Amino acid sequence: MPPKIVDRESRRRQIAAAAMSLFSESGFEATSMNQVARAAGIGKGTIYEYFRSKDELIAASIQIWVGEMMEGIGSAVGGVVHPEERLRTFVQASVQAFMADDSTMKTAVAVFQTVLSNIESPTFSEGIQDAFEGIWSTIVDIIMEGNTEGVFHIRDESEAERIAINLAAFLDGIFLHHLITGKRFDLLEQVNHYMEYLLETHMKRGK
Amino acid sequence: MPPKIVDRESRRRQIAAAAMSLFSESGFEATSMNQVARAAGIGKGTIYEYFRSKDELIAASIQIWVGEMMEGIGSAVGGVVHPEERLRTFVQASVQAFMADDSTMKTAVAVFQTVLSNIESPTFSEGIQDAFEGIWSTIVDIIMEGNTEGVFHIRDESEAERIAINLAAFLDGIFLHHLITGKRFDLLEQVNHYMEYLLETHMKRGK
DNA sequence: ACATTGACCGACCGGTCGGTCAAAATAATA
DNA sequence: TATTATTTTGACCGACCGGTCGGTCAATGT
Repeated sequence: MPPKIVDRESRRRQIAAAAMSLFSESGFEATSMNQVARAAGIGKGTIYEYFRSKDELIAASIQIWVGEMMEGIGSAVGGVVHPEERLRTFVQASVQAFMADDSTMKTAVAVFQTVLSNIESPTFSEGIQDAFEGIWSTIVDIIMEGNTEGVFHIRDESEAERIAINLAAFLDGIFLHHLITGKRFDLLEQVNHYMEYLLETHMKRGK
Repeated sequence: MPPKIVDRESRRRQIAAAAMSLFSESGFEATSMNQVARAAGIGKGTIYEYFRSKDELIAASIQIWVGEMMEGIGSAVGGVVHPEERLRTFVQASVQAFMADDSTMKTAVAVFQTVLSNIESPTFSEGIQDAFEGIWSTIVDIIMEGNTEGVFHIRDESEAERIAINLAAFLDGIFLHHLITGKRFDLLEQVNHYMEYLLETHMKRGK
C-alpha cells in the first residue's frame, strides 16, 4: 500500500545535518527555513513533514551535533590505557575538535546562546544537561581510575568531581576567549599550562 | 544659531542605556527598534538621528555595558592593598557582578554571541578586544606587584600573563556552565578550588 | 490499465521588522 | 509675532519571516 516507504528517522537526521551546517555559519535565528530547504535539496513544506516547528528542528540539530561531538572525543580516549595519557588525550581531542574549524566553535557558542535563551524550555536544555553529565563523568572516571592505579592521588570522588567541573569549564572558557580575542594567545600553550599544574599538584604525579 | 542645542554624546548614551536594559531581557535580535524607542521615551525616527543602524546601536550599547562592568570591578579592587587580597577581591567582585542577576550573565553570553557572529566587523569586536586587554593587564598588574612585594613568586611577566589569561577564561567558563547546567554545582566552591591551587602552587604563597 | 497512497512541493498568508520621510513641533532670532 | 533653522515624530514601506495547504506525482497493489 505505501507507494514509497521512507525511513523517517534517517530523513530527520539528513535534514538536521543540512540545517546544522547553515546554523554553524549564520546562527539559528538568522537562518531561514527557506535556506534550510534549499540546502537540504527539498521543498520547505517537506521540512514540516518531519519537524513540527523551527524550534524542534533546532533542538534536534543540537542534539545530533552534541552526540557526534561526544562520540568523537570518546573514541579518541577509548584506546589509551594509562590514566595520565588518557586525561591528556581527552584534553587534546577536545582542543582538536573545537579548533578543527572556526565554525565548530561558533556553533558551540550559538548552542550555548540558544540553550540559555530557552533555559526554561525542556526541549532545548535536556540534551545539554545530559551532555554535561557525560563530560563530567568521563573526566571523573579517568581520574578515579588513575587513583586506584596509584598514578593520581585524590582525596575522594567529590574532589575528582570538582576537578572535572573546573577542567570542563576552563576548556570552554579558553576556547571562547581564543576566538573572541582573535587568537591573541597561543591556545595550546595555555591549555598545557593548565594541565601542567593540574597534574603536578592536585594529582601529585610521579613523585 | 542652533535653535536647540543637544549634547549628542550624552543623548547617545541615554538611548543606548535604555536599549541595553531591553537587550538584557530579550536579547539583541528579539528587541525591536520600536521597543527601544518606547523605552527611551522618544520616536523611532529619532534613534536614527543618533545611530546609523540597529547594528551601530547594539555595538554602542555593548561598549557602554562592558565599560560599566569593568569600572565596577576596578573600583572594587581599587581599595585593597595586599596583593593576595586584591586578587581574591578581583575574583569575588567578578563572581558577584555576574551572579547578581541572571540577566547580567545572559547579557554577557548574548554579547559573546553577537561579537562572534560579527567577528570580522571591527564595529563589534574592537571594544571587546580592549576589554580583554584591560582584564588581562589588571590581573597581570596585581600579580607583578605581588611579585615585587615578595608575596608571589612568579618566574617572569610572560608567566603572569599566562596565569591571567587562564584565570579570565576559567571564570567565564565556570559562569557559563553554572548557568547552562541549571546551577548544578556550587559556583563559589569551584571558584575557590581554582583559586586555592592557583595561590598555593604557582605563587608559592606564604612560605 | 488504473486506483490508491503518501512524500513532496511552493505559492500564499498574517504578521513583524528595520528603515524612511514628509510634516509637525520647537526654539532662537529679529 | 513672524521667520527660520533644526529636531522630532509616527505613519508608512518593502522585504522577509515561520508556517499552511491544496494539489502534484511517482511508486505500488490489483
